[in-house]
Amino acid sequence: MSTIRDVAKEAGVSVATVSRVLNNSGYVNEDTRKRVMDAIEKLNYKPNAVARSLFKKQSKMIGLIVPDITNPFFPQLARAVEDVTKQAGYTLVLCNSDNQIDKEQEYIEVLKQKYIDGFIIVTSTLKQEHIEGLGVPIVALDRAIDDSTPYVGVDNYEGAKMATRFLLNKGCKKIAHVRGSIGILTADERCRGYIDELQNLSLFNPELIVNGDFQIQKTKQAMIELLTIYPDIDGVFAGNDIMAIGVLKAAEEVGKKIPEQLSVIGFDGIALSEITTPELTTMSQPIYEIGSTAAKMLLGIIEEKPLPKSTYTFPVRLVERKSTR
Amino acid sequence: MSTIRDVAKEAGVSVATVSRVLNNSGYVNEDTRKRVMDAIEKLNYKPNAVARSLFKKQSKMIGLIVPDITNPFFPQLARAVEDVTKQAGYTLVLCNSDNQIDKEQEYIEVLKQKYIDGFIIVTSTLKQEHIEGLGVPIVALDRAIDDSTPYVGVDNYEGAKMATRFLLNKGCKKIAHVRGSIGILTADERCRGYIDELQNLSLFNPELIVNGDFQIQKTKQAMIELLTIYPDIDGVFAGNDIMAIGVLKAAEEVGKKIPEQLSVIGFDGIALSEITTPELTTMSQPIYEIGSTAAKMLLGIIEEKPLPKSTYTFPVRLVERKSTR
DNA sequence: TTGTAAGCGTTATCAG
DNA sequence: CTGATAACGCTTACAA
Repeated sequence: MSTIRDVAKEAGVSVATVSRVLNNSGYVNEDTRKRVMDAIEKLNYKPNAVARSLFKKQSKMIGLIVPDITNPFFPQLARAVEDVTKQAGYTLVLCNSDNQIDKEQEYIEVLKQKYIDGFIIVTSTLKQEHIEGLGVPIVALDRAIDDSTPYVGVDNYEGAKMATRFLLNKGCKKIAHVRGSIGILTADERCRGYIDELQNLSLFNPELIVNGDFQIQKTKQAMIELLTIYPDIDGVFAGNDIMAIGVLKAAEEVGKKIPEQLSVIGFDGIALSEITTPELTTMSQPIYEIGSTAAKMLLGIIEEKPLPKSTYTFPVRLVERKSTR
Repeated sequence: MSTIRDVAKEAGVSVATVSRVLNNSGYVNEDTRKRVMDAIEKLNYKPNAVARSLFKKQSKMIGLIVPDITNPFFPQLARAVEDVTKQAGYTLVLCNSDNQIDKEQEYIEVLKQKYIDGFIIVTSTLKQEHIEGLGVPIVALDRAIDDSTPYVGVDNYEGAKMATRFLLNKGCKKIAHVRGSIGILTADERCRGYIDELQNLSLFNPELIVNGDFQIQKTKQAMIELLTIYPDIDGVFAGNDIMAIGVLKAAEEVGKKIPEQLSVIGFDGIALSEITTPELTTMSQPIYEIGSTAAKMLLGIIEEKPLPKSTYTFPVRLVERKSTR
């Protein structure tokens, strides 16, 4: 590996001049520029990013913290983020937090020591107090942190209302809800939307809500029980597509036909929702767009461009497939 | 942010001493060590990883290059790799190559400039010539590169033979194969296993192989055609679980009952294989173990521990579910 | 046992 | 337009 010094020597100039052509900053004579370029070429010189980082206090890296990349919602987000950051010359560091605040904080600490340029975080545990005075830009993805930190996500509340209303319009009389883990913002909001939509019509019954914790098996068990106690349930709004699959499994187990006897609608619109039998009706999020928007936003902040908006709330779209009649 | 110099001043010692306690290298008096520790505590000092990198020519980062994190096989691998590297104090950089050699090479180049400590790569395009003299350790994951570079994966050939044999044992008389993209090592090996198993019994007919390119839709179309031409096909070995799902969809479309009229077996054992209806019989890989083994291996190389083995070929395990009779 | 000082490879300031 | 040179924050000979 050759250094800037080698290039300078080869070209017969000073390192300062080489640096100038490298960053094309300041004046440099066209001839000498050529000589430098030739030397760079000849030595196959690549600038050392670490040395550059040390001086500039920035690393051209951004950190993405998600609960668990294994959850099918996140790879699409990660891909979107990686696409736009790579495009802009940044490198993506992947972090799995398992929804644990200490892991989140550890990642942040470690990466700050590497002069990370910014974070995109999906978190339910980090609050304003944890990130104020951080000194590194953050954008919250999927779940808002507080009003003062930039955020990109969807309108979970409205989406949940739409889903519930859709079931109502389909003629469902008794609609249950499998909610995601308590304390996860998106799960809470979706549950609230479901409740509010039914409460208006005095159709709400708290017994019809079960907790699926975003897991297939747990949802399946809970739904089997629920469907046994209330065999007249004719619609289920699941807090996400994973849990909707659990509902499908439960229905199969207790011998309920979908969609004839039971309509189920999910939330997220992950790729999985198209491969079930029957294919899942769901409230679809523009996942890739959300991820890429968050990434563009973060890059904007890092590069100190003026931010047009500090919050993007995308609408959610009903995709009607085969699990609702 | 305070520097080592601040700590030194605070503790009334030289920076060298602080560095010594930081890395506990060399001798340092117990009292002065305590003074230094107190100063570190008081100033909440964190060493700057970039400066350290510059000197040591290593970054405590490892790069994971996969074709596309959005493909459900890779998140589990990524998770495993992240778990073990994080545990060892390393940070994971995620790279999506889309199977394009130029992207792979670009990532390698960029990360080398950051003193990346090693790579774990899933590639079908990188050959020995591209990586020799790289100067950074590599381990090949899922797909071998050449005999001289460490590799972790499964025995695709044997797995494919097992899958085919299983179908045979179930009484299938006419077994088709949907293969993955040509040129992808795993797809080629699995196809070869299928062919060899049947050829022994002179049951092989090249017309029964179609290319699904690892995609659901493409597989579905191809299988619909194939099932129309050869309605007596009674078994399908799909090159991976994704394509097996395509087969399921095709069967539904042409009105073939699974498993009564058609048995299908997949490969990989990704989480998805449990959520289809019927649930998929598949040749399951120990995905997490493969990922973690590759990561441990790479760390071993980086830390110059003697390598017990330079190749790990895990066996693949038949998981019988509902898509085969 | 501790301190001094020379790097590590860049960038940017300031003269010239 | 170009060149010295002082940082950036840390580690490690080498001295003391």
